[in-house]
Amino acid sequence: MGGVSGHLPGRPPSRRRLDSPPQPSSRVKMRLSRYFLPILRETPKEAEIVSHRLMLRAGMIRQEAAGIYAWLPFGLRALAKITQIVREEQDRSGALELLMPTIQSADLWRESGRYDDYGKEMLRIKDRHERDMLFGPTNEEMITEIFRAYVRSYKDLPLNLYHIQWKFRDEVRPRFGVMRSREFLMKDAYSFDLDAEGARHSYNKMFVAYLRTFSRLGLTAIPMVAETGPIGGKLSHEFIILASTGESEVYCHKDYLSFAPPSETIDFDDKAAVQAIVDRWTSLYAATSEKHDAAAFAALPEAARVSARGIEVGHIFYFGTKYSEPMKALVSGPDGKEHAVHGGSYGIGPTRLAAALIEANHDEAGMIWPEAVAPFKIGLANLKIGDSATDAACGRIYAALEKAGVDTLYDDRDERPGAKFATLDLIGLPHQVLVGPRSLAEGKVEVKERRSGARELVSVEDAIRRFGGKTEN
RNA sequence: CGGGGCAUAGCGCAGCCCGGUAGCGCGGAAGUUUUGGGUACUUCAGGUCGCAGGUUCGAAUCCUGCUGCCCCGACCA
Repeated sequence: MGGVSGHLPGRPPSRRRLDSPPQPSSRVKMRLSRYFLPILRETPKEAEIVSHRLMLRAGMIRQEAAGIYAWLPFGLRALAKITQIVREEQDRSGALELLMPTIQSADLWRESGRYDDYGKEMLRIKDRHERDMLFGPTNEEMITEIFRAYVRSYKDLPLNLYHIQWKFRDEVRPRFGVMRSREFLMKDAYSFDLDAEGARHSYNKMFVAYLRTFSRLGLTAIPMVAETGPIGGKLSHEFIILASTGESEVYCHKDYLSFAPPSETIDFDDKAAVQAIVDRWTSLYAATSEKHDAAAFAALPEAARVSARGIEVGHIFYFGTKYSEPMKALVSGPDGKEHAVHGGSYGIGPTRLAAALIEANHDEAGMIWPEAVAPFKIGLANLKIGDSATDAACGRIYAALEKAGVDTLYDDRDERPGAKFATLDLIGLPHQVLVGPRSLAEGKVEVKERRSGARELVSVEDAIRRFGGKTEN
């Protein structure tokens, strides 16, 4: 896309995460005694589903109003890990990040006709001059406005712009914590192509990027044919992860569960290769209850039928000229005529994903973060603060991991061992290093894997090496 | 948006029916104790009883209105 002029000086294209919310701390280590992790021992009564309960208990989120949450430091770290993976895979597919505002002018929505169509889910507000404004529930109008302001030629296509921003939908009944909140973080990408064929490729690229994204997050997400809803359009898939606490009934072929995700080396410009991946991932039966075809499902071999509950974590649409026609987003084609561009939009909800990840990864004791999104990789617990041997061993491990850049949370609180075990299990860091006088008497510390519960006694040096640190001698 | 419920200390709750100026557990602070799976005990701090009216000598308690939140359903990333 070289035709658009106007580079901002001194502001190189950035993949830095600080440019859009959330803004995570860059710290890789933390002493729990200086951290803000307001653990609740009892479960707040309003929390119905496990992810909501655990997020409140672990001090990740704080409800400020119905369906509106503050993200506390530990929660924000998880959210930041999620958005970073989403961002990297969007970038890899060729999409470009920008950032649009949360507040929009009603006039924009009058152009597309959706100001009247959207209904009460849209939060309408007035500014001091009595102008009609709104808190954006989505950004098709705005991105179309930006596009049409600059892009005139098919030579600047295809183009895919995305942002990661807060949205607001005034749900009648928000529930399940951040799983279905009114304010929520959303990655939404918008593609622009000269024609339907090009748009199909843009759609396919996002399809593949989504498979990679969810796979990297440690989730098995299955694309299912979906209703297009108020966004409108013709082609649409929901990406659903299976979880026993999922909100909706889903049906799919068992083989989807063992499909390998697209490779990191996929060439997104190779139309045939990208199409082949999409074809493969849409070749078998998969549908939510709304689109379920009982007869087709029954035709599958019994052993291949998976009937489960699922959580929607992504949704992609191709909607053609739905916005470009009324909003006059036109480009000159090679034929010299003006064409309304073909568009698509592609959403992933990181805040919802945080909850979905917990739904899919927890046990009785608490959460179990997958490595890729764990707020910290290691939980280091000093079981007897003030003991010179444990203090020294923890100090060595902590310093070595810090030096190696391994995200480490060091529980240096003056608490009983039991409280530390319970806290570490609750917050679900993938690895625990437990340092107490008993094992240290034999020169060992205990390494515990949170997911399996497997424990192992190893030397301090081995513990450091195991997690990528270097020992000093 | 229909139906139901709740609002008392940071969290979970009792007290309300039958009005008399607020209590328990957890958590917090101080201390003793304990030292590998949320130890036990002692002391302390902490509440305009959601808000506004009304009834009454007196309201957390009875009445009216409002607000907030939760649950079921319909709806939805």
